[in-house]
Amino acid sequence: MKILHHPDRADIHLSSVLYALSDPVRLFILSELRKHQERSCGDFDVPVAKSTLSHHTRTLRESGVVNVRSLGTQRLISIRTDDLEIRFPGLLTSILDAYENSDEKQQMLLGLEQ
Amino acid sequence: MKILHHPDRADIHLSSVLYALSDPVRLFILSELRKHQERSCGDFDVPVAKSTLSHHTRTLRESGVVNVRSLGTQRLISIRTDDLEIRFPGLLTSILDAYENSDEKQQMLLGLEQ
DNA sequence: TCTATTGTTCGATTATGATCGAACTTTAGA
DNA sequence: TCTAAAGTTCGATCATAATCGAACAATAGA
Repeated sequence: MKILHHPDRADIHLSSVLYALSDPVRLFILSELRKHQERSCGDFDVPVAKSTLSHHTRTLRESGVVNVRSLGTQRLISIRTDDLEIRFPGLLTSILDAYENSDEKQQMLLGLEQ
Repeated sequence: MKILHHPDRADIHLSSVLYALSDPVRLFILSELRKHQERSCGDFDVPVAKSTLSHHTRTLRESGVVNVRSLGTQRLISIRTDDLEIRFPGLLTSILDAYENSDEKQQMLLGLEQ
């Protein structure tokens, strides 16, 4: 089984986290994760190909935003809440609250245009 | 004199703001603006060409993060604090606080690598 | 009016990344 | 042992953007 690299907490960089969260699909994934704690890739109802979704989860993992663990054939994804809170207090909450109060989710589901 | 387009408050999108703030040079500019209220382009001591700096300020303006006004030959830049606070409460503060407590500024000044 | 200052725009280059389908890997279960 | 399910990787394409220097525009001041 492949080893999935996760950066140490000290190696999580603000600009990388902000970049990871600047994509509508990845913002959607994060907001789903906040609601459901842990999800597999297949649980995300996003309008992209399987390989594209895999790319996005990798981006989130390598930036230090999420943890990924294997369970059978699945990959279970969760937010690195504690690490992020210690490193960047309040950041994730303000971003996801802002996301929930915006219409970015609808925009993404309706077509990804703009 | 050229008209500088600024998006309306309602047209400021979270993903665009996060993207604008995911660059080390632009994060540095924002942190300087928080300290000094209003600055001209020339005030920023960043290791990039003049045309590149102009590009960065444009990215910040078009994403809705900053306001730019002309004064003589200068362009005075300031953060759209009120608009951002209304649209995304607490977001900018948590991002800039995180930035100040990180070493991203040093990393940027030392070479932009990584 | 001439010149220096300040910043923008343009064209080119280079790098990154979002996307897809196809092929592959791993595991669970029949 | 097969097969189906769940993801990853690969190769290709396409778009965006970071960067620079050179040329340009606008303004202030001598």
